Amino acid sequence: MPYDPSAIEARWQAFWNANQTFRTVEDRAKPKFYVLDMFPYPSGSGLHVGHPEGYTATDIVARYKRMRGFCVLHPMGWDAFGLPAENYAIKTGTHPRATTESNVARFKQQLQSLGFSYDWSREINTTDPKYYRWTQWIFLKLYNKGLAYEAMAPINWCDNCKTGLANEEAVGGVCDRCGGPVIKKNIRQWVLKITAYADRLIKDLENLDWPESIKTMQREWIGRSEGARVKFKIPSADAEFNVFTTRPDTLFGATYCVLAPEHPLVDKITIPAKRAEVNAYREEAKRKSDLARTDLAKDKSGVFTGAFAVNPANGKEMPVWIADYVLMNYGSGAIMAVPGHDERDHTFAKKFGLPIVEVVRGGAVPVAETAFSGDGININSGFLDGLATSDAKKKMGAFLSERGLGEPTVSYKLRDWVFSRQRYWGEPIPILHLENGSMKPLSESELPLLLPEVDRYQPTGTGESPLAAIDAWVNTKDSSTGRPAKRETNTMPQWAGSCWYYLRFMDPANDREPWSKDREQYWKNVDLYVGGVEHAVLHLLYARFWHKVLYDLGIVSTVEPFQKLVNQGLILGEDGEKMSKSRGNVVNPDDVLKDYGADAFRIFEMFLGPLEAVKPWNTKGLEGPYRFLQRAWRLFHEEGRRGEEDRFLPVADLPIADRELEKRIHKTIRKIGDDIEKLRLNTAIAALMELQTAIADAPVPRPRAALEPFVQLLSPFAPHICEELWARLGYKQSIAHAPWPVFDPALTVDDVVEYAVQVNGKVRGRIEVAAGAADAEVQQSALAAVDLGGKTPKKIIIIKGKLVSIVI
RNA sequence: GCGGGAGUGGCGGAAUCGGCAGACGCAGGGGACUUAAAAUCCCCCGACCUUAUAAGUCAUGAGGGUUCAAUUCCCUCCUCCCGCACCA
Repeated sequence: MPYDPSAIEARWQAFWNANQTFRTVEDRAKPKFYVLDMFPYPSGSGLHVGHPEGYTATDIVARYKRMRGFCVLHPMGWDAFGLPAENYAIKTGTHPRATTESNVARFKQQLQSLGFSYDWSREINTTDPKYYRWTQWIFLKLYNKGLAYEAMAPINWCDNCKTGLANEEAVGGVCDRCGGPVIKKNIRQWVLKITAYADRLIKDLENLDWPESIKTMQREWIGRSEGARVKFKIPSADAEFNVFTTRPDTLFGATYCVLAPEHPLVDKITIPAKRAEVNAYREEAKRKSDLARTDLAKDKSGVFTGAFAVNPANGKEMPVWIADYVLMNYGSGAIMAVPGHDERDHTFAKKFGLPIVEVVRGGAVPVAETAFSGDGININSGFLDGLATSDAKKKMGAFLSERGLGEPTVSYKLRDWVFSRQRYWGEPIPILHLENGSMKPLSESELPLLLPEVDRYQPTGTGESPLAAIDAWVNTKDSSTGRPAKRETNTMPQWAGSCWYYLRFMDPANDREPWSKDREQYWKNVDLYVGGVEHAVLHLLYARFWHKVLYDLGIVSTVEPFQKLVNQGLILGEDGEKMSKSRGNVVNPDDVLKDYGADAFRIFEMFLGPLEAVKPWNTKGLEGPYRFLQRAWRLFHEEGRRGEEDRFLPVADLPIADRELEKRIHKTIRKIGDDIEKLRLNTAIAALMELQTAIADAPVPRPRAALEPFVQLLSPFAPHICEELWARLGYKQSIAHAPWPVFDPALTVDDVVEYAVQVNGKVRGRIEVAAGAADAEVQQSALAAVDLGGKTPKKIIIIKGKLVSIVI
């Protein structure tokens, strides 16, 4: 019976379970290491081969750090609120809780079959009232700090999902969940004031060990831009409006203004003769989704309102237009148009015959032809003439401030976070609406506010959730006054639970507080966080925001939640396309495990290529890791005859006789450690394969001093087979807590070094030289090794331990 | 359009600080073992040249440059992937 992964893996998984091998007990004497996966939404289709990629990488790190003497926190849980289970409930009537439970069971079974060393005693589920009690508790903290407010404004609405969405969920005018179009809808909603943290969310990125691309995405999403607010008056209508501009220095070149079609002032300023045209345009703009509005980007449209504003710099009259290229939800929904120095304004001005004035000199082409948006020297600008752009900006800022016409200001692309959903399967928002129209938060002692049972899960589409239909739940009493009150019927978005789950893992069973201060101060923040890039401006931004609020409240001691972030690359199907049901190229890990076992699967996924890279799956490729594990097994076993058990080979308890083998072991110990620290798991596996080959060359009985470190080094990657071998080597304790082998630096250097000898850049010979040889000696044997055709070398370059380059 | 990343054998990839390109694996070819096959073990496996060997020449998307030496640094261009995209 050769290497039999199914029997070995089942045995050790049961052992780990029975012995609670991976239960984390805080040990203050040890340094801590918190390594976390982005916890999954337990979908009905179970795990696909992409999930275990990141999980395997973190598991290898967790096992390695444990062996290096760290107290490791490596937990797993379920981000289980969300639409799929609810949509399934609408179709079938199955309670989302039931769907969630069975999906979680399946996910958990699959994860356990891969041998991950999670501390399952810390498992959490965001839909558990014991968990969401504290999600609601944090919401109350936000509310009481003035960071959660109710608003009535047009927001992104997905008509498929029948719910409002956050800006982050509606990128490109498309619903993040279902891919359907997003329209604007005016509904009552809860909003979190993430914009109050915009500057800190940008600034604190500096000290994070995150991929630069993710930092850039967050910076761009927050979209900070410095500029000025400028007040424009419309004397005929006795009205005024503000614009935001990053180029106050070009105010003298502003020749018209544009309001967003939704701008509240439009009705008031539009002259009667233009009213019909303006209204028609506004209707048209309203009907367009954001998607359509950006799709039509090539051709600018707009309508003149008939009103004129006064340029505060030069007193000139400027026509006021409306156009859908100006967005209501950025800046103040109005712009001053400087066609000479802004491409969009230039296109618009050309189309509608509006004047173009040059106020910044520096463009290569006249501004009548092409806008010049770079920096230069002001002209035609009164008191700004002759100033460079940056000075002109400052001077105009001062001019506006002095006269009360505006001031320097900062604008952000980031919007406040629309936090309510008109759906059932989410955390109820713990707020009461009183008869007098005011609101009152529940007290902490009234939490959790349980999600009630409903008869129908169908979303109403009216801006109320299915909860609104449950009269007995909605109509309640204010517990302190006994007066009638109505409950808030919106629920929280799926992102709520994941905003703080990494904190709950520190102290998951605490029923007095979300986590104890003591535990939080030990674990601090996540040392290594691995997950998909798709959360760049969603979860990762929201969680950072909540963490900073918690920091300000003094209940966490760190400024940032995730110190180091790594994004694993997508695993594509064998056809090189993204895995999807419709393409039929999805690989189910269960099938792979059946044929090759979890250890081979883990090694294969890591061996595919660099963790961060996008790479195609290839089931045939599993043969390599599988054969490697069989060879590893045969280092220890002689194959039994038909039907017989393999015989465990004798082990020599003597020093390693072969100095080369001994050096190979020490070099590999160093390399595997380095590689794991840097998450270069593919090259670590290659090194283990080489070590296996080297040990196989040693005659039986093979030295224990070679076999043991091999098993130890392999164990984070292939834990089951290594537990088995470790036990057969005579150990009673799990290898998971065995110490990591130590290398002797002296044994990582070669005694004899081979040098390549180059003549004019081409390798013409090879020499072997003792390790510490002096340059003169190296040079001498190099010259003796090649034929220079009687010429004298012009120059000789010696690269220690590598090569000698002779120039003739 | 803007920003970021990448391009290396038939394939996945390696080369960590400018120093011998192709580690490790898959696929393929040959051999050993076997009645035979599977499994296993050993050898070969970028292209060209050469009867074959030895040797040599070329080769890391293309072209140029710096250098004794370039997959690695610089310039120009091509292709692919990812992100953003009227943000005033």
